[in-house]
Amino acid sequence: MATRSRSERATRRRLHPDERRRELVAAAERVLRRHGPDGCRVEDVTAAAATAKGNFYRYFKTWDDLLVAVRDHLVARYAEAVRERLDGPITDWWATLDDEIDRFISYQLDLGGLHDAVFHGPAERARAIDDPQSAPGLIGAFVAAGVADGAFAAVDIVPTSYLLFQVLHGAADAIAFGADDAAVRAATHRIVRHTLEGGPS
Amino acid sequence: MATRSRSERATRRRLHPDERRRELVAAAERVLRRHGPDGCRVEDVTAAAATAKGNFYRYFKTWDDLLVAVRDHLVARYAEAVRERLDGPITDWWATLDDEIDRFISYQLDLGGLHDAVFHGPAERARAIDDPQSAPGLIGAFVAAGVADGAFAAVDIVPTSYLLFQVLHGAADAIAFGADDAAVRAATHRIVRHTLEGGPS
Amino acid sequence: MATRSRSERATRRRLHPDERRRELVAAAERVLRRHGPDGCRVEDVTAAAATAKGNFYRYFKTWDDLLVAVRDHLVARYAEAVRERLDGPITDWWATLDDEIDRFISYQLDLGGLHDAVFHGPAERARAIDDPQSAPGLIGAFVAAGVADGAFAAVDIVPTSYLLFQVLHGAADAIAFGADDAAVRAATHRIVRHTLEGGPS
Amino acid sequence: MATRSRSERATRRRLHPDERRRELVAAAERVLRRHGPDGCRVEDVTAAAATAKGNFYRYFKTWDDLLVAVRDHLVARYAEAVRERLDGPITDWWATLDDEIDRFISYQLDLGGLHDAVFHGPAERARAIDDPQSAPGLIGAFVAAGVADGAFAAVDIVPTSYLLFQVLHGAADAIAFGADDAAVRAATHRIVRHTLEGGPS
DNA sequence: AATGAATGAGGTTTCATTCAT
DNA sequence: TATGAATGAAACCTCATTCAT
Repeated sequence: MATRSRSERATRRRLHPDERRRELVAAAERVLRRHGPDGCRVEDVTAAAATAKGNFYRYFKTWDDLLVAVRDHLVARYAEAVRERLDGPITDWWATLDDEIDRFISYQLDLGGLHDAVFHGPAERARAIDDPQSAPGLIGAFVAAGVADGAFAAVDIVPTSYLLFQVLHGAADAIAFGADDAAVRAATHRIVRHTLEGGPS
Repeated sequence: MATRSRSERATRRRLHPDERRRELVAAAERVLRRHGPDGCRVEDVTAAAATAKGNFYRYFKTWDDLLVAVRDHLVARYAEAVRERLDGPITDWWATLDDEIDRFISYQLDLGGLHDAVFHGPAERARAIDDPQSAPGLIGAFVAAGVADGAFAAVDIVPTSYLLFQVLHGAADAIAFGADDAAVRAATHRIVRHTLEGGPS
Repeated sequence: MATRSRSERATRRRLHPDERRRELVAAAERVLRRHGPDGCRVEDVTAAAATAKGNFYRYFKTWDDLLVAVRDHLVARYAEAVRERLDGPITDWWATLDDEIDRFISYQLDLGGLHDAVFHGPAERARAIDDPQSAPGLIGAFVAAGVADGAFAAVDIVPTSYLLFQVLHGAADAIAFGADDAAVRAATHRIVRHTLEGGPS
Repeated sequence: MATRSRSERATRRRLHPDERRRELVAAAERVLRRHGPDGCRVEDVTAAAATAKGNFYRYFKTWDDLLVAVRDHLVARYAEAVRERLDGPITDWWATLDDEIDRFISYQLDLGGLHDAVFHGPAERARAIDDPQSAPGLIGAFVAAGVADGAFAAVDIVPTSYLLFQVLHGAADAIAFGADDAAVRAATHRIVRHTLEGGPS
């Protein structure tokens, strides 16, 4: 029974908890993007993260928790990108709005299987409607800024943002499902613009 | 060891396949409404329909097939009610629109666990975007009539209806999730009205 | 509602996979011997092995795989016993032959339900005709040695051994089925001896 | 609801029980030959016999009963053919023996999936070892005649025939499984001839 | 006698989750 | 802290057999 030399195979990688958790989330993103929620089990994620199955539960209470973490990570990253794009003062709110709508639709389409995993399913229901870290929250921040700047009508931010997110999300769904890309985008633009334009409710 | 009551398991009920199928769908509606999609298995449905487990598979290839059937039934019934309400000529399109929006939101809220079962999950993805038998199709018919009557703006019916359904559906979700009922409804009304009003895209 | 005794379900026994697999095979032997292939389900085996049903499929892809494993184990054990008996040089091939024939028939009769399970049914067809690990292979080795020693006629080893196995197997079947033990054994001896004696085909 | 005219579709064929039974057996033969025992369910047989599933149990107590009936039919038909071939007095018993051996092996090989269905599986065990209607019984009759004619050695007919059937059956199995046809046949001939030749047991 | 819907046990499988090591 | 074997609750689905019509 050969004893394993101490240096052989630095397996059993001892990582800082935060780091390990981050690796699991990243692994889940990879697997979910490629295979979707149904082709992705706990074991697939731990395998992709090169750790043991049981280790998963050290970092996530349940599978759904992972999904929430993945979604948070995704949204945070996207929020970061938005922040960078909209760094300076916005001169043309309507052009910016149209641009961001198209970007967000395209972004969702690029998510592949991740889209179903985090925007349908249990992760979807795990957030308060007014959570600023969520996708609706992100939209809400943009809308609020536009309203404050006098560019958009004075809508009720929280519910309106939530519903506009449903529109953007539905748009990606429809396109992914086979609907005509340009037509869906046009309808989406119309809905969002008309909502933020115009007179009082 | 519980003794089986004499009346339990009376006789084998031989039904016409259509009738049996209807009973299974009805039973599923009952169970799903009460318990939601989780906590509801094939056996729960067959038990509620007072038939044997194996019988399920004579009528539905998979669980998802049942969900689709339940949704179709629900939508058909709702469509029937709408048809009756809107039987005569519509004089005030905007009032009717507001009324139907509120009704539809309330209807979804009343669905209980059924809502999750048929509007989230697999049943949701089993329909073409332009299926007239679907909820978006129902909305589409109303919008198309309003457009034809010159009351609504000439929107692109199919994608717009699909997206407006997302709004109505999201509204029910938000309220069910705890958001303020009146605020969500107000925001919903604003989005739908502004979309159907106004100038060109 | 039987209360569960405190000692029942002691602890989770974590075994080396090889060991667990061995236990499952051993449990299957016990259950099959007593109850035969019908009246023995996956669950019976896992219960007898004091493990969980789902664990079965970590070790055997299908039920038939288990049967093959059981048969292999049985044959290997029997082969071991033969090897020990026939360790030294054989002086009287014919007496040894007669002896081994009787032993093999008796052995099969002792198998009880195991006999049906591994020599009829699917396990039977999972082996190449010239597999040395099989019962015919065992017979073949003996016959080949006798031929090499000049004691037996120069028969075609592989097919002849396979067919003689059918005879020995059939003999056990017949006796188990109620035929006269001595008569069947006598007929068996005659067939095998005459086959290995005598001139060219 | 159109009432069905009296002459429309002479379905619900009312057959004499014997006739119906015969049709079921014939249908089973067809289906089993093509698809083997695993691709053949009660429903497949009744469908092939153009009758209702439930009707099956009017004629056969269980599925295994059908298998036995199929086997009996097969053997009876084969026995008939043998009787015709061996109608007159036999002059060369050894040549006839060889001929019949080859025919029987070929016959079994031609059975396709029927072979497994009736010679493996439950039908196999449903016969007394000395049943004259069985394949061993058929062999027994031939051997007995040869013995009576002084051509074959005075073997113990019943067990010997049973065991020789195992040899012939095993030969077909081996060939079907991929063994060399000529070699297996040669070995079979040797075993049978040597058994029936020669001196006392 | 004929029909085919109904029954229900049970084989097969999957996996989130737990826990001994 | 890491590991992966073990657990067990479902889920799926099939089919021989029964029986109301």
